[in-house]
Amino acid sequence: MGVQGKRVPRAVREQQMLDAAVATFARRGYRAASMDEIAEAAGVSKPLVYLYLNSKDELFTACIRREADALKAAVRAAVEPDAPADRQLWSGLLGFFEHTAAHPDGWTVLYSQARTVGEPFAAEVAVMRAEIVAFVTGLIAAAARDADCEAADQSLADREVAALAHALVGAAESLAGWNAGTTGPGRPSGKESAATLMNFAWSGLDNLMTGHRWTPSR
Amino acid sequence: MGVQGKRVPRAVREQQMLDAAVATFARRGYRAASMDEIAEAAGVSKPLVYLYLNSKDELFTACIRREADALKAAVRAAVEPDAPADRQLWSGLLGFFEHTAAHPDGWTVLYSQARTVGEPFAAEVAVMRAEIVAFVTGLIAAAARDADCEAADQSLADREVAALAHALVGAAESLAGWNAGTTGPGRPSGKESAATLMNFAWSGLDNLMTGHRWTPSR
Amino acid sequence: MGVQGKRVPRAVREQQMLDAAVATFARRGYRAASMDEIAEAAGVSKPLVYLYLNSKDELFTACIRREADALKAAVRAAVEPDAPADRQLWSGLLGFFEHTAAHPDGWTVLYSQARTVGEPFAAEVAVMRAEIVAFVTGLIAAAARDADCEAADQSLADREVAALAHALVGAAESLAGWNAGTTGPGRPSGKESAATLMNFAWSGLDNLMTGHRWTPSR
Amino acid sequence: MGVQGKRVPRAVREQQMLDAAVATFARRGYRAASMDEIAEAAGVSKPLVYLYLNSKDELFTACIRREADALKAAVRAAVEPDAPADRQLWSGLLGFFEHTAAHPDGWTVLYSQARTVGEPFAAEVAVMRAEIVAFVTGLIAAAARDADCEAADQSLADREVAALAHALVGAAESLAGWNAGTTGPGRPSGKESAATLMNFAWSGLDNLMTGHRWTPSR
DNA sequence: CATGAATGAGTCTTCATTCAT
DNA sequence: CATGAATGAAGACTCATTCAT
Repeated sequence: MGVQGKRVPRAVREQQMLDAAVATFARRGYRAASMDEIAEAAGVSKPLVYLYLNSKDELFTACIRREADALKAAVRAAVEPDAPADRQLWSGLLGFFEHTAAHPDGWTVLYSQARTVGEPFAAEVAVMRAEIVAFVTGLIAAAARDADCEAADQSLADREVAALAHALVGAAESLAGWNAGTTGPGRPSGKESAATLMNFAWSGLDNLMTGHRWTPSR
Repeated sequence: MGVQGKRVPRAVREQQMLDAAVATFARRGYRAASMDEIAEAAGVSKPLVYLYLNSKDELFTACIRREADALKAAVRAAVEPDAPADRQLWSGLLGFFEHTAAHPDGWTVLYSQARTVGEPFAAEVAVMRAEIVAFVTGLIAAAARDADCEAADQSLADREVAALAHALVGAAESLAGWNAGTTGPGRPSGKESAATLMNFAWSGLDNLMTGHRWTPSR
Repeated sequence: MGVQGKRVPRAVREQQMLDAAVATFARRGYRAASMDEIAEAAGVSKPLVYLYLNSKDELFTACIRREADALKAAVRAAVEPDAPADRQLWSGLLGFFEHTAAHPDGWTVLYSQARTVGEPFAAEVAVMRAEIVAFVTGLIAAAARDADCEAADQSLADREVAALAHALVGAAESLAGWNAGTTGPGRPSGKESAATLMNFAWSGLDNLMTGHRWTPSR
Repeated sequence: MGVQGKRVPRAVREQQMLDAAVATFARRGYRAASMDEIAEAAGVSKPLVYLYLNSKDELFTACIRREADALKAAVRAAVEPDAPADRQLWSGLLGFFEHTAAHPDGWTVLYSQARTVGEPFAAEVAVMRAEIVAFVTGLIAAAARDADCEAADQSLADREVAALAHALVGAAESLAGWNAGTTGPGRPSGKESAATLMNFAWSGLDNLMTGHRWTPSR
């Protein structure tokens, strides 16, 4: 075992362990994944995993943090800071879908596993999600202000902007979740998914700003 | 243990066990939930759970089936069969959100747990989801036909209808998921959630039929 | 369940239960056989088995006693009391092999299962075996006396007669055991098995009486 | 627990475990022996038993294999390869009885337990038995050829040689089985048992070759 | 550093046995 | 009599975790 050369620096070994752990947690779930399995997948002995990452809980937390940071960084890197707001939203969505498509295990761990295991972990993801929602809320508000310049006086309630942002993020998550579960040629590209959501978002924004609403009373 | 009187008929006991199992699986997840915990929550001894439900796998499957059937029945009962399509969709969404709000554990088991545990179970949920998507697709197509009478000649591609239905169901699931995780006064009512989604759906439908689309080139 | 008419008298029911128990113990062994399985095989409910036979241990003991008594009775009935000793031995062996062939489950329970389960039961079988060995010893001694009339003065030590009887019984058991495990046309008939053993016994007897013995010194 | 020092190399521990398992299986039988009991008898914790031997089934199989191999090796080592056939048979029997007497638990596991538990295990023993029968058959045939030189023309049918070998092995097993169950001064020595059987075998051989047979018609 | 050896605690599952109806 | 309902006790097996070398 441990075919690869010895004396690998700690930082590298840790990343290898996290890679193996993310893959294993994604495939098996938190409880079903065993430390034996993870150590073997990482090509190291089990005590070394404990030496570096202390416990299964901390290992899982480290996975969540690393994947959450990577996702946030990917989205942040994708947006063009000085473009108009709709363009920023578009590029952010694109970055999101491309990153989740490129790292399906990471997304599975964040979205499917961490949220279903219970409290120390779900909170970790909730924080990341809150950051993303806040970012999107800002963009939508900016876009609304841009549009307002022309058709003045229509003021959009904060609450409605937040609802829109929330719905948008939820839809994006759901789409990414289904993408991660889909393989083969039927899988939508990041561009397709992003375009779908932009159409939703813009329709919703338009309707909200122009006061068009569907009502049950009809 | 078992404060309530003994000698309960089998059918009743089975429902008590399923109630306890759904609650426990929702709280802990499939793997972390122990049969001891479930039996105690049901107010019976563990062997009785095995006598009636055979194994943890079968118990979980029975939970999934019961909750899936209940959800489908709730949606089916909510729609008004002879109303116009948009009204049917609205009432169906309302039934969905009210049922998931009334049975958050059931929804958690279906949506969060069953899909993350792996294959025998995920397939079970996938079937239910496919039925719901098909139902929604039919309603959207009908609504599109109704609208077409006026603004003729605009024909809506099946593929786009399906995409819309899929996105709508995904958004509903995501919303219901967040609702289930939210407690207290901030939790949106079923009516609010349904209205939000109807606005989405109607905007998307309008845009698709009138050819309005957001494009990145802009 | 209980397709057959109700109100069967106790004695009959008990025999049905013992039949089912013997078959089940023979197939599965004492530990692996479950009371559920036995009750179902007997076509009665489990509490009834307990009402009549009290416990698994007592049920097994009852099986052993019934089968041991039946075997002893079969051998006893087979021997012709007033025939010469060799003829008595022959008919006894024939009775033994025909009974064990006709009741293989009973023989399996006595020979394979009861002796391997441990103490309360092994003793039961040991008693039966001791009775049979004593009976055979008597016959061999008688046969030796008959032969002595002619070639006088050769006195056969009791110890050697006993050894012969023991070996004969052991060989018979072994043969019956292998017969019970064999099915199809290759299975030796009772007559064949009995004849094989008579040849052994008579050879041994001859040798012992004439002082012919094999010795390692050669 | 585990009075003896810890940190024992794996190969040694495995033998300790097999020792404990053989003793426990012999005393209690396969089903009644618990892994807890075996682990305690071996002076280790239960998980270590599983780590090294995987399951109760595999542990039992390992016991059977080890004891079967040891028995075959003991017999093989006891025979003098270049001696006359009768001498070879004698020494083989002696080796068999001395080994089974020295390792009564091993013999009990092979003869009493493994054969009564059911199929994966019974087959294992059947193979060993077949090897021994074949070995004995060869020796008897050789002895018959040696004798033939003098009293020519009497040819012994293969079928009869095989029957004799089978009976001899069966008798040896039965004797060893009773020896294993007997303790104290009454227990026959290996030499006695071997001599008894050689007399049987030689008588039978003589009778077969000279055409002397006992027949019921008298 | 790295690892083979070792275990306490817990999980799923089964079974002999009883009692109220 | 006969049975459906119910359980205490135990057994096979796994896992996260720790040391001694």
